[in-house]
Amino acid sequence: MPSTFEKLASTLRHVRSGGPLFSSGDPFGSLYGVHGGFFKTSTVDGDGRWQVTGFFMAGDLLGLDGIGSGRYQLTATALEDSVVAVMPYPLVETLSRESPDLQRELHAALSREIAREHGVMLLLGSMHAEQRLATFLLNLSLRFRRRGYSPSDFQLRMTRADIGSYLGMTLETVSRLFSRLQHEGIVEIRQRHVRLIDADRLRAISEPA
Amino acid sequence: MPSTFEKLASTLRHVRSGGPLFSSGDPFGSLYGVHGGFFKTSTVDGDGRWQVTGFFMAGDLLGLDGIGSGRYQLTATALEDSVVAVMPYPLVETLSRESPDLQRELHAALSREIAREHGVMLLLGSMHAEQRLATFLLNLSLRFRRRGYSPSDFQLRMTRADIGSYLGMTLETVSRLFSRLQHEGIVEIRQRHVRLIDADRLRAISEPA
DNA sequence: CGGGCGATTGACTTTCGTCAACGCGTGTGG
DNA sequence: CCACACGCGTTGACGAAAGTCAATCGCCCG
Repeated sequence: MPSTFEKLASTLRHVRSGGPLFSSGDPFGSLYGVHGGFFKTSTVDGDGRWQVTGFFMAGDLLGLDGIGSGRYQLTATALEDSVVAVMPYPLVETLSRESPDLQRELHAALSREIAREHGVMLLLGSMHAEQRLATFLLNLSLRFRRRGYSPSDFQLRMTRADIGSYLGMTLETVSRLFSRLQHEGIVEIRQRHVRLIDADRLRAISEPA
Repeated sequence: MPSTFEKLASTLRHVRSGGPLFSSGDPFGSLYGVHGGFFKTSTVDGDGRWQVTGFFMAGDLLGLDGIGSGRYQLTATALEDSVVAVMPYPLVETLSRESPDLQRELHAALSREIAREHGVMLLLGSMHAEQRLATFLLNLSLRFRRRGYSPSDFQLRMTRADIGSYLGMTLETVSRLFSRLQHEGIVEIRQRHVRLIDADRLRAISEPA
């Protein structure tokens, strides 16, 4: 997480597992820096279609989508008991006018979120189910590594349905693919516990034919 | 387009049809406001996978994805002879520190781009090919309407392959679906000229089962 | 200890991708 | 000025990938 942001954290807020940090349509007020725990974000459109749009862990920033319209566009749900730093947006605005560094960090955070979504679009639009799942696992692994956790041995906090929604496939397909990867000795999966046995082969799978 | 931005437009730049406004990897320098013409943006990832990530017309803002990393992440290609307003980013930074209005507009633009991409993710992740194409046509129609052009009678500037890439399907599927919609009397399509005959049925198609 | 959510697995169906042939227009060079 | 080539689009036949529907299982949590 951008360090300059830290100063903005006026308060901490705890969110119970399963509870919402904010919900789609709520008036926008603050950005949130995840201190600990795990979140998913999801959209709903007017026709009731919904989709998980991302997973967020310590150091990630939530709520950026609400700036434009004055309302949160997404719902952020805690997938385990979590703590966030509350950064009131008016304060962010004011301080970033005084501090070019902070300004740049905010812009960078917004821009990086855009870039992240390009990646998801690429994944959804141009990859097969197995490539998507492999990419997903590798991405999780990388993010755990960066935070000092084991990149090859971790807990999934989300359900198969969450993963499926995020990756644009059904939960059955997620389950089948997990089983397949396990049979091939590439990963070991028991419930939500994942152990990456052969990350190289996983990388190979994630690549185009 | 946000009106306050207009003041930032130091110069205009012309881009010939088929030419790049900027390319993935170029050092980031400016944001671009489309004055006239039509652009597509596309990504490439390390493995050579690529995808069209958006279409941009008069009033839209290009280049936002470059702020975070100092390099443009996308390639922006003109699909017809086009004109853009060049807004040097250092200038944007400076002025938006002096003007809360401008600051808010910039943040809003970034945030809206994030929200737009959520919509694309929803489209790619949870809709069938026919729903995607119907949604795409309706979206184009809406954007032409907002700009004072006919919402029911317009030219596509992009190829079937561009559309297919953007919508996560093959160009053959795009072509077949166009034919189907035409047979059903919902649209009339001759080459790149589109006439929406029955927007209500198109809307019905775009909705979930 | 039992209930219920989440996960797995199977059988079958559907959608869409792939491969391939052909058609239409347009611009260019002989 | 015509012919042809090339990019773009259409259409068809076929197959593969993933969705749907359904039954069953296994963990947790209460």
